[in-house]
Amino acid sequence: MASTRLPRSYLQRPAEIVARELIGASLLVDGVGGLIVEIEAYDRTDPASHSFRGPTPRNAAMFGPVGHAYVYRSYGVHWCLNFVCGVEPGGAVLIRALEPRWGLEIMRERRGLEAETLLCAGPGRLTQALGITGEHNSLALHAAPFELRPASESPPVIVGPRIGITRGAETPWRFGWAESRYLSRPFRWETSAHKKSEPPEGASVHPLAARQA
DNA sequence: CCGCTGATAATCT
DNA sequence: GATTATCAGCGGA
Repeated sequence: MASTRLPRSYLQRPAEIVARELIGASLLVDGVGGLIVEIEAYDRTDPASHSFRGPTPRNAAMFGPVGHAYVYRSYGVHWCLNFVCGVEPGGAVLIRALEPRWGLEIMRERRGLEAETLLCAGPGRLTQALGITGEHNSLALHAAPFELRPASESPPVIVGPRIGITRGAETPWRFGWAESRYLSRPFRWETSAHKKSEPPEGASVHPLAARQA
């Protein structure tokens, strides 16, 4: 597989722009990985962000150079992977789901025999499948074991509020590949047309995403 | 398909 | 002492 590497300057833009454009990009760790189908954006001005209250030992990588990883432990159990990005310090995008593509057997071993749709459908699941731990925190994304390649084409992107947060819950900074079977959770108004939920203010759906019976 | 609950420990107040 | 950028398992529709 010939590799077009993602330029680091790609990440030197506002986190919500980076997040949207990384849908469809490829992420590999030691050759194991897939296509990014779901991402959330966070930045220093955002009450939901780990960087909101300034630097601490845990979030130090968020205030380090753009283009490095920020890996943290979630609920004492799971690892979560972010790409440090943004114009100002304190920005990052949380990788929430991949479409598994390379190293499927290794992923199944690490996760236990399981349906392909669940291998990387969630921030904690994908780090387990790719073998990401705290040892990857602050490592550069432009060198081994990471490999990051831009999307070859722009997929239909759907937008919505972020998952599992209390503060800043209305901000529509969750981005997904609209037709993907590999999301951590569906985007609400995408699945239940007869439910009473409408897209939140400011949220938008790519034309191709507006289908579903 | 959808929603609820317990587990579990680092982090910060 | 409270909160948490989650997950698997279970039960109900």
